[in-house]
Amino acid sequence: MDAETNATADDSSQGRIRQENIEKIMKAAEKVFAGNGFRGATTAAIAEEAGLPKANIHYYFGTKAKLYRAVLDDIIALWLSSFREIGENDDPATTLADYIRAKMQLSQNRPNASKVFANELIRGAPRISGYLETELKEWVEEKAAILDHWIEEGRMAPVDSKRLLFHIWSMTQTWADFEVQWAAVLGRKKKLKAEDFDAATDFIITIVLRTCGLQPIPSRS
Amino acid sequence: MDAETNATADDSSQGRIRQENIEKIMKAAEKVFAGNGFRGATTAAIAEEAGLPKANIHYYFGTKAKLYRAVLDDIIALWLSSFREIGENDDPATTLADYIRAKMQLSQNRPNASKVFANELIRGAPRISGYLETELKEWVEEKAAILDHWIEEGRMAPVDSKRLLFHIWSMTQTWADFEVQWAAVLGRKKKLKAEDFDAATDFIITIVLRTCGLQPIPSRS
DNA sequence: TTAGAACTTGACCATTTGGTCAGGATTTGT
DNA sequence: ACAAATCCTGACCAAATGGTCAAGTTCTAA
Repeated sequence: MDAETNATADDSSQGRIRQENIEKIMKAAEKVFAGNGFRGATTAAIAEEAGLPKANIHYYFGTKAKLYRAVLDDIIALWLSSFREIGENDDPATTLADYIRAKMQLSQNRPNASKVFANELIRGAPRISGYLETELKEWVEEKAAILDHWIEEGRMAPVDSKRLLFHIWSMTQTWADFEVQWAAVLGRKKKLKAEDFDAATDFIITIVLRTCGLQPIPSRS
Repeated sequence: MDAETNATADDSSQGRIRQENIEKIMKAAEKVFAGNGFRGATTAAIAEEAGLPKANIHYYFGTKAKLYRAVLDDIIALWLSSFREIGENDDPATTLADYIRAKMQLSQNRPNASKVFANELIRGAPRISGYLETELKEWVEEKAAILDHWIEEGRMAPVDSKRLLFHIWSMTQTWADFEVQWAAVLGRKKKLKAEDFDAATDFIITIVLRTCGLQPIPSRS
């Protein structure tokens, strides 16, 4: 009976049909939520995008709010899992560059995930403040501590480590969230090209490494 | 009769009541649109926020779409007007720092304007693609040319000038759009403090000036 | 003072929306 | 083969939403 109970992301031993449909619905929901926010998204639009009748969405997820939660949880899991662990003994320049590359990959490959998250933050993060105040805060403090350690050892120039991370985020996510803006300004047709993402990645790496004194600044001529 | 005709922002010779109400409504609309996007915002919510009956909103603006347009136009005007002109003969470091300060002031003082704009971009900018492809594109090209000029003269290190501007935007606007996120991570209660904005401003200036070779990088000790 | 213009608003309407449900179709384990 | 579990979905609500309107009130200029 109570089918919607297990509609969260982590079930493994579910039936084939169930898994396929949940996947279809979540993918469609991510897209529709990304483009309209929680309130603006309609279950009818999600159903159409998923190619299923509306009642089917409710069969698996119960309510729009629960579906939204499932999408958010999925995104948060992706966020947290996608960064390779940073160790104190790693090379600062390589580590920072790798991290920026990983975030840019996400922006390029999962722009809708980024947009859903951005939407949620813009509206004040009513449903994920718990995550922000715990997991995310701890993640930042942990990584910042490593940066500070590197700074103390003289392996990179002094910077405000937490804010460095914040600005890396903002610079990488802008290429997902505000893609149309940069595409328009660069004269592309709505969508950025792969080269644009590559160039942006290189440039952000340059910014960060120069800021940390890890890359020589070319002479002014 | 046709009252809604003049509901755009630039009328000056309007009646007192009209001006006051339009102002009240636009302010409320900016807030509600910021928190819910176009589709998620309801005219009833805007009316309540403005302290007026719903029918009154329609009296002045006709439709929700027209009200939204008016709010967007207002924001674009603010955007375009709020940066002091950059000249070829100005000092690069001072000019860049001033520009960053100006953008951070906007983030701090008009966060809802930033959020409405962000919402619109996230959903693909259906209503402002014209602006992005013309005014904004031209603005960027004009300013980038000045940066390139400075670079050629050896007054700053070589950088990708357009992308530098993009990333300045992303770093400054993140403090408006995603305020809750940074507040949570910094352990504030939902709202950032004035000092947080000051510290962020200084840090972004540091990032940009170091990137452009305009500020010495502290020794690694 | 007064007529016309501008403003106000409760009541109303058609459409859209999230959600329900019952009865039927498929799948699955044995 | 067959019964139980799972899945499917058209038809259907009640509530919310954007928008209208007609009857009134207030303002303004002569």
